[in-house]
Formats: sequence, C-alpha cells, structure tokens
Amino acid sequence: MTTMQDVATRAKVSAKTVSRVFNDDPHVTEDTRQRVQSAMRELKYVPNMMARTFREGKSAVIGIAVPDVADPFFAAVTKGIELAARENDMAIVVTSLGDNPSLEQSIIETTVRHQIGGLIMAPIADDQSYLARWQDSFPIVFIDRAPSKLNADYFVEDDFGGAFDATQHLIAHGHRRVAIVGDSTEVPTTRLRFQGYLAALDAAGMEHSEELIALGSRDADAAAQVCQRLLALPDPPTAIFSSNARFSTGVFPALQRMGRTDIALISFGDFPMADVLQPSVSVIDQDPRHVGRVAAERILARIATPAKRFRRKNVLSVKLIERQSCQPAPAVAVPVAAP
Amino acid sequence: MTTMQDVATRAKVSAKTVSRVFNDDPHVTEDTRQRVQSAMRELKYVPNMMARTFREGKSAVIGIAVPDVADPFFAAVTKGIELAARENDMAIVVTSLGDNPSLEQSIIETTVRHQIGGLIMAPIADDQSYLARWQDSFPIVFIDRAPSKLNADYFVEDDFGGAFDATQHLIAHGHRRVAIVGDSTEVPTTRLRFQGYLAALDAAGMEHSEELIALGSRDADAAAQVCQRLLALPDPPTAIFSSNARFSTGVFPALQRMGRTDIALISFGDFPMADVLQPSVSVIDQDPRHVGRVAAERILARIATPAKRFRRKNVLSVKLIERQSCQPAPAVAVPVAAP
DNA sequence: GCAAGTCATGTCATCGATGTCATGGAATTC
DNA sequence: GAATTCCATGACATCGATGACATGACTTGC
Repeated sequence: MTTMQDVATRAKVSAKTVSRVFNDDPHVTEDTRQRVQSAMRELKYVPNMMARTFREGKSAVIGIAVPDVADPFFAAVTKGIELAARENDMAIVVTSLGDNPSLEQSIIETTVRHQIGGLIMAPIADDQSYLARWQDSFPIVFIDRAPSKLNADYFVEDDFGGAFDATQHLIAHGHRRVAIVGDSTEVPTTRLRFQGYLAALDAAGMEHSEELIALGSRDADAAAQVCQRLLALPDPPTAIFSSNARFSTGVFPALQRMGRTDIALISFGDFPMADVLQPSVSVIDQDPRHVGRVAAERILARIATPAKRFRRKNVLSVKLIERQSCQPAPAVAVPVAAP
Repeated sequence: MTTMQDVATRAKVSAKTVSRVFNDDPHVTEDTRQRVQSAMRELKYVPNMMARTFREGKSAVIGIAVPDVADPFFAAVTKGIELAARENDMAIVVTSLGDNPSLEQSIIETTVRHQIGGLIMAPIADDQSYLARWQDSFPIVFIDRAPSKLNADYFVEDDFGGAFDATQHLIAHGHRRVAIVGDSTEVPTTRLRFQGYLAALDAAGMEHSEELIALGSRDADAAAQVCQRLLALPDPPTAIFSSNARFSTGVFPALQRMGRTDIALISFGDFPMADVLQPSVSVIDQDPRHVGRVAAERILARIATPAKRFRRKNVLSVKLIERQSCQPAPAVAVPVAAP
C-alpha cells in the first residue's frame, strides 16, 4: 500500500503538499501539482480512508441494522439507502438483527464500534434507550417502526391509514366477513394496522367479530395455519387482510392449497411476484426504496447541518395497488334459512 | 466518546495499562485490574475499532460487491456472508455494482479505500486485472462468476451441469422443441449454461435449432418479448429453459399473459414464490445462502492462515427442484397434414 | 528602497490503541 | 549481601492524513 509519504518522496515534496494536491488546494503551483499527480499515478496511490476518518473521528460509513437483509422489503430499503449514500461518497455496513429482541443491543453495539457516521435501523426490541449515549456522536434514524424510550428521527409508513384503506377496499367490494391475520399487537406497527382495520369496519357501520381477528402468528407458516382455522369457522370470512408482506407469502399459498382462491386477499406490503400470481394480489405498497432514500437523506442532512432542526416523526404515505385478489364477495354471503 | 486515556486518568494509571487490562494481559496486578475495570464501567468505555484497525492497517470488515443487493439471489448470498462473518466478529460493507461494467473498477476502488480485510465479489466486467495489486493486501474471493485476467479464489455454481440437467429434464418429459432464453453469451456464466443446454440436446441425439436460441436479452422485459417472438414461430417451442432467475420473473408472466401456461418452463435459479405460482416453476436451485457462507469462510481462512494453499476453483453443485411447470409435451406435437 | 502583504511549501502535532523498550522495585539465587 | 531474574508499569513511537502554524521567497505600495 503506497502512502502519501511515498508519493511525496517520489515527487520530492512533503507529504503535506501531496495532501494539498489530492484535496485540490489552490495554493500549489501548476508545476508541483503536475509532478505530484504523475507520482501518484505511477505509484497507483489510493488514499487510506481509514486514516482520514480516524483523524476526523467519524467515518464515511452509514450503519444499517434491519431484521433481515434477505427480506425483500429490507433488501429494497438497503438499496435505497445505498444509492443515496453513494451519491455522497459514503459506504454502508449492513447487519441483520434477527428476530430475537434481546440480542438487538449487543448487535448494535458491535456495529457502533466501527465508528459509523450515522445509523439507520428498523428496531425489533421495545427499548432503544441504550442508544441515547450515541445520539450526540452520530445521527440515528429509525425506519419502519418508531423507537421506544428514545427520542429520535423516524420514518414510518402510514400503518393506520394503509390498513384502513385496505379494509375499506375489501368492504367496498361487498365483503362483510373480513379477517385480519398478522403478528402480535405488541409490535407497534401491527397495533396500528389493527386499529386501522377496526376503524374501517367501524366507519362502515360494521361490528368486528373476535373470531376473525387472528393476530399473534410468529411466522409465515403459522399464518398459513391460522388461515385454515379461519376457513373452518362455522361462519368463515370471505376476505382476509394480511397485515404484513412476509405473512402474505404464507397466506396466499395456504389459500391456494385449500383451493380457496375465491377468498379475497389484500396484503399490507407488496411482495415479489404478487402481480403474477393467480389471482394477482392487491397490496398496500410501502415503496421500500423510497423509505431507504429519505432515511439516508436525513442522515446526510444531519451530518451536514447538525444544528438544524428537523421534524422527528415522519409518516410516509402508502398506496393501494389494486390487482385481482379482491373480487366481490359471493352474492349469497349470509346463510339463509330454507324458504 | 471516552478513550483509553480518559479511563487511564480516572484509574490513575497509564493508557498502556488500560490497554493491557482490556486485552487480558496477565502482567497486571489484580488490584489495578479492578480499578481499571471499574473506571471503564463508570465511563462506559467502548473501544475505538477504527483506531485499532487503522494501526493494524486492516479492518475487521469484509467488503461485498454484487450487481444488485436487492436481487433476491444476492440478498441471500449477503445473508450467508453476514452470518459467517459475524461468527468471527467481522462486519460487512455492501456495494451494488449495477449493470454498467465500465463502472466496476471505480466502485471497487472506492470500497477498497475503506481498508477492508477481505473482498467478496460477483464481477460484472470482463477484466479484473486491476485487482492484482491488492491481492497481497487482503484476500479476494469471487462468487457466481469466475474472475477474468486475474488469478483468484472463486466459487461458482455448476452452470454447465445445471443447464444440462434442466434441459435433459425437459427432454425426458417429451419435449422436442426446447428454447433457451438468456442474456449474452459474452457473460461466461451464460456461455456455460448454453453449452450445457447444447450438450443435453446432443446427448439425446437431438439437433439444436438456431431459431430456438434466444440469447442476448438485456433484462426481464426483453426476455418477455423474446418469448412472444418464440411462440409466434411457425414451429414454436413446447418448452423454455430460462437461463437465469431474473429473466424467469419476466418469462413466466409473459407466458401467462399469452395464456400459454401449457408451455413447459424451467429456470436456472430459484426465485421468490416460484413454488406457489400457477403452475409452480421447476428450477435449478443454487442455494445462494450456502454460496455466501463458503465464500466468507474462505476469506476468513485466508486471513487466519495466509500461507496455506487452497483450491482456487470451486464448483458448487446445484440441484433440480421439480415442480409443475414441466408437464409433458402435448401428444400431438408435430403438425400433421389432414388425413 | 523598505515595510507589509501574498503565496508556495514545510514542520510539527494530532486522532486512539498498542508494540517496543525502559525503569525501578521485589523476589530469588549463590 | 551482591548479583541476577522477574514483573508491574510507564514513556515513547507508530500507523496515514491533515489542521495549525512557521518559514522564506517574492510582490506591491508609497
């Protein structure tokens, strides 16, 4: 690895002058500039990022911590962050938090040791107070879920509104028995989506029925089983609102295996191939790439102007993509007594 | 940020002694050890990774460069690398190379500035000779494609064998008109898959027909159009071998839009939801997570034992996952003259 | 013609952790 | 009791880039 000193020696100047040339300092004569530049070329000089940022005390790296980098949603978020970061010459270090909330803190602390210049995370635990002491070292932005027990910037989707729209969409198609499938309401995101669901039923003057509320599944497989149970009810749902994309990839095949593609389905969160399934699945799209971009831009803005004030809470709108999975409910939805 | 010096001052020792305590050096009395440790706790000391690795000249970070982090295949590879890296206390910095080969070098050079401890990349250009000068600074491992004009470790899937198996599978189901859709044969991976395709036809004693070779598409959309053209032929294919997963996500919907789900399809590379599409798509599975893991393990092994010799070329086996998309060819495959 | 200003370049210190060597006291050996 | 070894600890230099400040040459103004 050639250093500035190597280049300096070759160009017969001091290391400082090489630094000046490298950083386009105007106080260098054209002559020396030429000499230094050709020395750099000959020695194939590549700056040691780490030395620079070590000195600055802050690296040109944005840390990203999400539940799972391989999840299509977070992979797209990562892409969005990466593109925005690269435009500003920053790199990204990525970490998966997994699904064990108790590991969150130690994973984050490991990431933080790398002297990151900013952190973007989608939390999985319900207490981020441990991050407080880093807040004045580098900006922290939360995505997907708001932080708990910590004041920090966050960008979340409009969970309530999206769920409301999704449910309303089903109702508008004539469905009166609408089930909701999702994970635990202890997850704030899910709680909001559940509230949106209830609000939409309420707005339509409908009662919600406890048996159609199937929250608390752990994963896509569990969600699939829950569907079976729902459809076995005496008075089964004609439509299902899947409150997250990961579960939808379990719910859809389950419906298919049971031969019940007549059941309407709408998913909070788009997922791969949703548009080419039979029937294609209507979704509430969250535009993950955009989420990543705005989060990254906030980090960059906070780095550039630390004093400036920004809005902490940011709700990103979602939009309903209508496909085929929400056909009208069968005309004879209510069991009628024999005439 | 509290430094070792801060801790030292508080514990009334030198920074060096704090360093010793931190690194479990036995030459410290129990008494001082206690004092230092409590000082560390009180000040919430967290080591400055960057200072350490700057001194060492090499960071505890593995660089990953793939065409697109959001692509499900590479997202899964990344996950595999991450898991293996984390077990060894290494972080990962991820970069997307995009699809413009001429940018590869500059993107990689930007990544390299971060003093990475190793590099795992899936190249997109056809010349990696520019990496030669870093080869003795840190280990480099290629995945998915072998490097060009550079000697380095690589782990590739069995492109030839997988393509052979896929094609043979179609033939075994009675197909005699088997088309291949893919990108340019300038891509080594594609070239090998094409050769596997030809070899399988040959092994079955079949001639290949030029009109069924539809290579050179740029993206999934182009591949979709190519399918239309294929099916419009006077003597159209009854089966299609899609030589990469990304294109399959274009080919499948195209067949569906044309109402030609009777056409058999097999994809080199699994893709999300392939198992729940109608019909579900048979694929050659590459196990991306495993690819990531073995690549990371090689990097770690090279770091741990630089002198040891390893096998450069590593071909990972692939396996055929049979689903529904390869039904037998229609019995009346050849147009017959009216009796 | 000389003081003040301008400008190219260099010297030194710094960021935090740690390897190298020095120091000085205690323990051990003959 | 003197010589030797051991051991805890500290002082200093180091990694590479760069900010603060110094230096010395040359220009400008009156």
